[in-house]
Amino acid sequence: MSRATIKDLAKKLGVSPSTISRALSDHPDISENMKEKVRLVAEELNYTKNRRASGLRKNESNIIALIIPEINMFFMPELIYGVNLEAEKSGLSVAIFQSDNSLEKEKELLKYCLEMSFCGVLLCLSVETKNLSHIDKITKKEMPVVLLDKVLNTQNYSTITIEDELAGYQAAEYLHQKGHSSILSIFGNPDLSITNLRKDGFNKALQNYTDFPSKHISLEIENILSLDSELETILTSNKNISAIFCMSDELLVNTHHLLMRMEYKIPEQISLLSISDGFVPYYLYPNISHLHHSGFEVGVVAVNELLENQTDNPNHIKVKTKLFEMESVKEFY
Amino acid sequence: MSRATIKDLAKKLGVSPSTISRALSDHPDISENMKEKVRLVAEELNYTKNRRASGLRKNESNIIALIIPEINMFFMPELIYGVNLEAEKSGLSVAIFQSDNSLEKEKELLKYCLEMSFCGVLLCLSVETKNLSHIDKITKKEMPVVLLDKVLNTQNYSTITIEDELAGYQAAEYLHQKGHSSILSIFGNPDLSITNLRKDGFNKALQNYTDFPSKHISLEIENILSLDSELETILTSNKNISAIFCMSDELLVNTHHLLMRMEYKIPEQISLLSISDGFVPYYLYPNISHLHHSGFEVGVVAVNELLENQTDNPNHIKVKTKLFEMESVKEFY
DNA sequence: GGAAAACCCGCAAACGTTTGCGGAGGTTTT
DNA sequence: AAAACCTCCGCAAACGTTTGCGGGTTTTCC
Repeated sequence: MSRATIKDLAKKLGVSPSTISRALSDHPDISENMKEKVRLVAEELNYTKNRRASGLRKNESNIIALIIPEINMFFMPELIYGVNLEAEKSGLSVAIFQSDNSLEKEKELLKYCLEMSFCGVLLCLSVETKNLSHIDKITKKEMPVVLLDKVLNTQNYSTITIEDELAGYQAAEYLHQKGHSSILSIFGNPDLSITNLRKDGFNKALQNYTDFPSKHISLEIENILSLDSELETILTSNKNISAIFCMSDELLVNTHHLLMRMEYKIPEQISLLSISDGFVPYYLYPNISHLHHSGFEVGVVAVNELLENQTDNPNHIKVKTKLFEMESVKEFY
Repeated sequence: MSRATIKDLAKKLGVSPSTISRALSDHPDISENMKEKVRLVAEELNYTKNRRASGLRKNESNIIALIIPEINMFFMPELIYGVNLEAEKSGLSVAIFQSDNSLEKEKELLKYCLEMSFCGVLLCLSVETKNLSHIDKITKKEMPVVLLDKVLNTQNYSTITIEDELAGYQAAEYLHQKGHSSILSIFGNPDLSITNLRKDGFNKALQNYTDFPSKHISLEIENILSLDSELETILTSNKNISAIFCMSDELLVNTHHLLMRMEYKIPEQISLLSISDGFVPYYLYPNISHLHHSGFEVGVVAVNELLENQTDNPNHIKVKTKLFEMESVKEFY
């Protein structure tokens, strides 16, 4: 037994399918009397509209796709929430797809979205994606695409990203303001643009404050496994370090572990500040002060950009981070 | 300029649309010669199939929906990964939707999935959902539904869940095996079935081991905010407690914080064991031994159940947890 | 009372794809 | 040489919905 169609309702009521269709969409040409009858019989036969047929005929879609490399535990949940909330305001649904960080799968999904005639795609690039040529090749501008979070330089698509440089700047600024002058900063993979942006911002602040001493050690960690030993070496030979800055959650967790193992008291013996997606700082003890980047806002802004900017002038929007003062940084005199 | 259709290719080649369609799907009735010409002109005009039209005509879908209450940082990423991987094996895509823990939105999404003619729905119930009547009311058995993770008792749908009772049992068993006899166990909201299952399992193990002393304190936390004070009271008045068991990540984090604040050394002064989704134990110091429940496996099993069991005999499958021995439990003599 | 509105509904084509059937042309079989 | 067969393709209907147009019936207005 297959689903009831408009034709079934029409037959049952002895009217034409057009009348049913119009009645269901509350068209003024149809009498209230008839509309009521249609509603009743639709209920009775448990009619549900066929969106494939409807979409085909009307050539419109009300679903936007969100393609992400993987659903990690930090940034993505918030981002998805933001996208959902904002899409809902426009009566749109969101379908999420996962590229598993594979360029090949990213292509497949893009093609799929086009074939499904979604009204737009929010794309968070996979790590394998090094340029954007595949997007045009697949979509041929037939479907709007907005890049978010993980992006590449482009003049063809709007991008929504985090204000990484400012976040780095504010981190250094905050530590300076708290009186710290002997600082260890830890950065991640130097191949990633976020690493360099955050580092540039951090260093720019250091230069701005002339009363900042030269006593600033910077660490670049390519492989997280090497953090432990490198960090321990530095800490033991630089007893005067009063604060550590970590540019990411991953570095934060590992740094925190080492500090605990070395029996440092935070923040009494050493202060700790990070840039974070928002959860890890609450798990650790004590809770870690951090510059929070809001996936939520990125999601909201991205949906708006997708829906509103139908021109060929892409915007490049950066979402600011926000300082959360918790318990891991103390005033230093 | 809209997308090229089969008709456009047909016109360009001076053949009929049927030929194009068959050529594209590699039908044996079409000569290799013609197929090649079609491929070329399809490339040239950048043809992409219209899945709405195709699905409408063929009345088949290759996309399964996954409805989840929210994308949290623990269980869901793994689950989504499992679902994706298993669906891909059958050439299916996965669309993820978020109900925001709202029953109303859950209904809307179910309706939407039906209207989109998806080939099936994996449903993780929202917290607001107290019975399953809405599912039948909406889908009318026109679309297979499998419940996973957050489920309710039912004879109408297959369910895939975690072996909660066994997890509780194994936790107690493990602590006993490690020589602990004075144990504090902490459970969450007693309204949730997982709470009671885990608790039942835990207590069952306690009874099995006759050499377990009566010195076992159990705590039920309805509001996480009250954990701190209650726990502190118990710990200060029961100095001989050698191990704490937490039934969830949330309880674990809060318990761990209090222990740190009270300057307990883990595991030297007190052992800590939990049931976990897999991330928190690695963030905390030291890493926490835990019974891990695999969202991944739940996802894999759920897809298989959805695709294979098209009968009216629902299965109720429970996925076992697995012990991860880390650094938070020591032998106690 | 006649004309013009207003109201209500049906006809039929269209969205893009798929597919059963049939048939023209050529090759092989009897 | 007729029959049987194979190859390759077109015709047309169908999936379920929407919508421009047109027309019949009732109401309104001067």
